[in-house]
Amino acid sequence: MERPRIRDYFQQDLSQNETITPKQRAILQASLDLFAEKGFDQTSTSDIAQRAGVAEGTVYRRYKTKAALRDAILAPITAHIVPILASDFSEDKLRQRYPSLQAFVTAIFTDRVAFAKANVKELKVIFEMAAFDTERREQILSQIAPKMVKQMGSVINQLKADHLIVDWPNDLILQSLLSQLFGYLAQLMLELPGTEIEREQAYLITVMTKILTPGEHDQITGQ
Amino acid sequence: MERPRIRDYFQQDLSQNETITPKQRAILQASLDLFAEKGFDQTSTSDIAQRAGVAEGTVYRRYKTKAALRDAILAPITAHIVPILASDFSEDKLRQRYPSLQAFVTAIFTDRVAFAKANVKELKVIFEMAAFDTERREQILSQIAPKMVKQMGSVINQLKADHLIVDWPNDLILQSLLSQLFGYLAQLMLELPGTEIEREQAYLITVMTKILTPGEHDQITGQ
DNA sequence: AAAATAAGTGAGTGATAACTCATTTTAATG
DNA sequence: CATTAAAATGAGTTATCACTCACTTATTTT
Repeated sequence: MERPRIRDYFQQDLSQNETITPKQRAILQASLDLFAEKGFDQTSTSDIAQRAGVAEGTVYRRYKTKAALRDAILAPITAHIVPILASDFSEDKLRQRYPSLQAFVTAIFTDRVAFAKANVKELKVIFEMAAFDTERREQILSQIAPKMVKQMGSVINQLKADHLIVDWPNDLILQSLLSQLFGYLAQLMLELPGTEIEREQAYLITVMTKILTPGEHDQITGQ
Repeated sequence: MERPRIRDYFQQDLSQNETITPKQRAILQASLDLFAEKGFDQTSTSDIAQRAGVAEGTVYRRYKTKAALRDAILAPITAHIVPILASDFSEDKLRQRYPSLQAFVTAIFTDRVAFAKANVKELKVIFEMAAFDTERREQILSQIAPKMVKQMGSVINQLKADHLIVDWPNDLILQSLLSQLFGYLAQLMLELPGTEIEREQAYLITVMTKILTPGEHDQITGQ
């Protein structure tokens, strides 16, 4: 547990950056809040100015365009997302064999779930952007997906050799795990009711572990 | 398999509606395509007119506003989504005990997956709307969620009594299944690479069945 | 404290996009 | 074919919004 605590990297950058003025800070915060609440296109720069308690001209002082403002908000998270994805796979952790599925899933997903939870607003803005901007989406995916597939792949193969994990194609394993993560994220982003977040997080690990546990019903049907 | 085939209800309504003119048909089709491609806000009415090959005034002939146009597109799917969700739970099917999990999952999700697959564009437009329109989202959820929880709940309870299903709280069971469905949907909506759709559909049933199969690792950890 | 630099302001501007309407074109009817 | 009704048109109107800029206020430097 001596791993660095996951935080909201947007907040972190805001508080660490000494050069930024309080008003600029307020503008970034208001933008993030409004983009997550109403969507990027539905948020006007005058909305942002009003929420931040500044004049509209101030919004344009540091960031030349509205899009640049959004990108500035997403910069900290995109800068930190790659290390987060890569962590646990590097050097030591990769060589060490996981004694159980539970250990594997916990090690792999605890950080990522915490990261997602700490950056719900930012992720919502990213998803909105990715949903309708094919180019950006493919750019983001091409940076992350191959790395993830490769690194997770070698761990999964090792678990397969030890007969600790279900014998499915790696892409199916990854997909089913990511679906769970994605469903959890959707719950957070959409503020779906009936969710005791802390409880759900433990559930997530349990469900993932169960998916991966080898059993009798593991044939792929219908093909 | 004598169950009615799932179709794109938007297409269905378009082709069935005899009163609609070809140009109006083209407008609806162009709107759906563009909303799904670029997003609602990023699509202008002149975009729609151009894609449909009509004058911009024609777009406003039948639908007074752009939002009304979107709602007209979503009307058929929302009108049909409730019956789809409710099907398989009504009368006979509910009384009949499922002999196996596989049978249960197949019966429950085959139609829904097919429905989702046939209405990807419409669902994408719905999700965009729901993501940032809290009121609409809650309205939609309040219509669907309780019905689903109640009907699925009784089936799940019966399976539990027969010891055919994992002994988790019903909401967790539902949530993990819906996450899988949601992840599959996201794959379709975002056109993620490496997806052989037909194969994936069979995978989905398999993964869901595996999640539900009772086993030794079914404790909820972490409280 | 004067000068210089940076931050902030808000009225103003141009462009865009939703929506209207007087007119024209097409289709239906007798 | 003439008349009437419905459908379609596209130039025009209005409102909004991203963005600018001449100016004011605050902060730093000398």
